[in-house]
Amino acid sequence: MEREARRGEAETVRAVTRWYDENARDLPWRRPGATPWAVLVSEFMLQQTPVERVREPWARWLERWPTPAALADSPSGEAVRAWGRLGYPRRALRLHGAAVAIAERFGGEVPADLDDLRSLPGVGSYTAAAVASFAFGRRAVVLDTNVRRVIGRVAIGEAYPGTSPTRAETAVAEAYLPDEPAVAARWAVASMELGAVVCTARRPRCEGCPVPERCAWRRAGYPEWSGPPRRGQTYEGTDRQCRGALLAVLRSSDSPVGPEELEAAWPEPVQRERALASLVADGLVVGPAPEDGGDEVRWALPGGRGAGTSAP
DNA sequence: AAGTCGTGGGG
DNA sequence: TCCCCAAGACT
Repeated sequence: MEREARRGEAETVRAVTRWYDENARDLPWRRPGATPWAVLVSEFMLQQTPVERVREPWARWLERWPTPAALADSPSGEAVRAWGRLGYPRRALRLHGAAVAIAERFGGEVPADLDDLRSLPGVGSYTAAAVASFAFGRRAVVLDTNVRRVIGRVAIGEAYPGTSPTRAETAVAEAYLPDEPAVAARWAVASMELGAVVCTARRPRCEGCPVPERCAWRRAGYPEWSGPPRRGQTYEGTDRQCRGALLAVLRSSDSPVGPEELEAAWPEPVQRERALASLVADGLVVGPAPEDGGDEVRWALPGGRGAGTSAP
């Protein structure tokens, strides 16, 4: 029974990887010349952000900071500025922090070991597995939202909701993972690609699927998600929107910004002050600067290397 | 462990 | 228009 199941999974792996050979998108971080650092940067940027929005910032980022050491030598605020409008700017801070850690603890080389990767700020179980697999060809369970959806549909017959992966889910994913590292790495990209372009969340293109006959979800007649309703994320008027508006002002200014400009970006005072305080707490914003001379209150992106801690 | 954290495009 | 959601991590 075990052998039977694993054989079926191996067949799925073969079919999906063959499909990938013919249908893979040409993404720059997948090209042979891409360094582990380039892959790591792409993974940070791709967290919750669509591929098409990442291409250009990724290229500019690596032009400017071709190595972890290069980024580590720049102020963290420059990373926040270069992050632009990718969203979730704390990722920029964490990527900078990861670069510092790589420079200090790993001799400037992106580590290949899962636990070492996970020790870096902003690197969770998905990103660690992705870098180990994509950059180093290691055998790792790469379980992102795409792969979860593919496995959920094919093996379980129902797509999972958007919470974090369960232990049971990881066990199913492990059953698919081929023994050979190179094959496992191939399966990781291929299954992710399938979820990204064919087995999509909305309007899946089942006509283009390499394994329709193996899909439990299709056999069951494409049932809707029967569990609890997904939590909708409102955005208008939230602190997140306010933070985004304030940070956009600071990003576009080369010099510290005074209260008038922040008021213009977000008139409501209570929420503005709360959001500003949270940005400072996160290390995304610093100020007022004491050495700035007068008692004028001004704010800026962080100038030092540390996240939140300014140099003396 | 549910909430928080940006931004923009497509159905 | 509105709603969904896109290679998650952290607390």
